[in-house]
Amino acid sequence: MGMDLIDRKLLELLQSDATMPVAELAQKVNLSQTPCWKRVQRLKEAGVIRAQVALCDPRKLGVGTTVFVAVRTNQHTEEWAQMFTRAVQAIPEVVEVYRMSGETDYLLRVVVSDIDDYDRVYKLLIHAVPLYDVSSSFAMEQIKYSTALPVRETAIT
Amino acid sequence: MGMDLIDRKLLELLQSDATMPVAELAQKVNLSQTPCWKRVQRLKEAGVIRAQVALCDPRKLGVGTTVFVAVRTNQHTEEWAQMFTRAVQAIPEVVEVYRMSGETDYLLRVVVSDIDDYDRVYKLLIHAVPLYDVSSSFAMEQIKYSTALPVRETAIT
DNA sequence: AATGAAAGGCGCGACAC
DNA sequence: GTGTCGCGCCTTTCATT
Repeated sequence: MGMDLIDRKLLELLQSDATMPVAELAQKVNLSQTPCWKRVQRLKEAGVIRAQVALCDPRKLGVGTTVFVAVRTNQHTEEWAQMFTRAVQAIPEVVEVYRMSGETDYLLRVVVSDIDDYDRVYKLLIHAVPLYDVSSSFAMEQIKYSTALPVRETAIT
Repeated sequence: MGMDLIDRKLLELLQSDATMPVAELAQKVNLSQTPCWKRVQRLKEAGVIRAQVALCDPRKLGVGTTVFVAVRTNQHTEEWAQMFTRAVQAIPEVVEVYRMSGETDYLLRVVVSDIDDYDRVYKLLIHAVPLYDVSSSFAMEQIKYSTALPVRETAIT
């Protein structure tokens, strides 16, 4: 089954504000409440909408500094990968982790309060799992941060 | 004003699931509904809780591939910075942008469906603003992605 | 002064049409 | 897909310590 213009519009709206009442949502997509609500339910059941969460201000929580950590390993085994995955999952300051192509094996985004705080997380990480090489780059400013994914025609339900 | 253990617990809970009714929330922090609700309101008004949004599945929206783009500029002016900021803000595929220290000036996270799709976004970007150097790294796998920030004692309201 | 308990407004979630 | 109804949650007020 595909996803039409109305579903895409609904996703755009809910990705920017999930507190919006169904009545308002329905009005914005030129629909009545019930079919609008049914569409939203369908999108949730299909797993297109995964969750509904509160977003916090990093600075107000004392984690206004982002550090990107490029990690290289010399143990390309399944065991090491699992150990690494568990380690980063267990550290809440590590908010994003990607397995990369090219030079660096893994790229981490870490949120901390300052450089000293980063050193704490760094030590946590290297004690939890052996790393061949670690390169840290500090972000001076967050220009854009969006949890809203682009919704195009190619999407599938 | 500070933030106590209960507020921190509330933030943890709401960052993982904002659909949770206040009654359940109150129970989990050993409080009654009203004081619990008032605390949540305070956190919203203080801007600690910035928004409440729906999170979507990238693959189901056809943007399962993440590309990190390292950008260098040779025009270190305010005008260029503003132009660049406006450009990345206007492209929905660019979901995160950081001004970096070190070699690369800016780091972008871009979500696309595949390599051809990335080329489209790449062209959009270089046509919108002059870039001295662009280096793209593809992510093979998303190991971790969390919008939940760590909540520690150092937090301030 | 901040919490706990109770009452009203209102949006969510199922029915027929 | 549209309109209607009932249930349950959010929100407010009052009494309490």
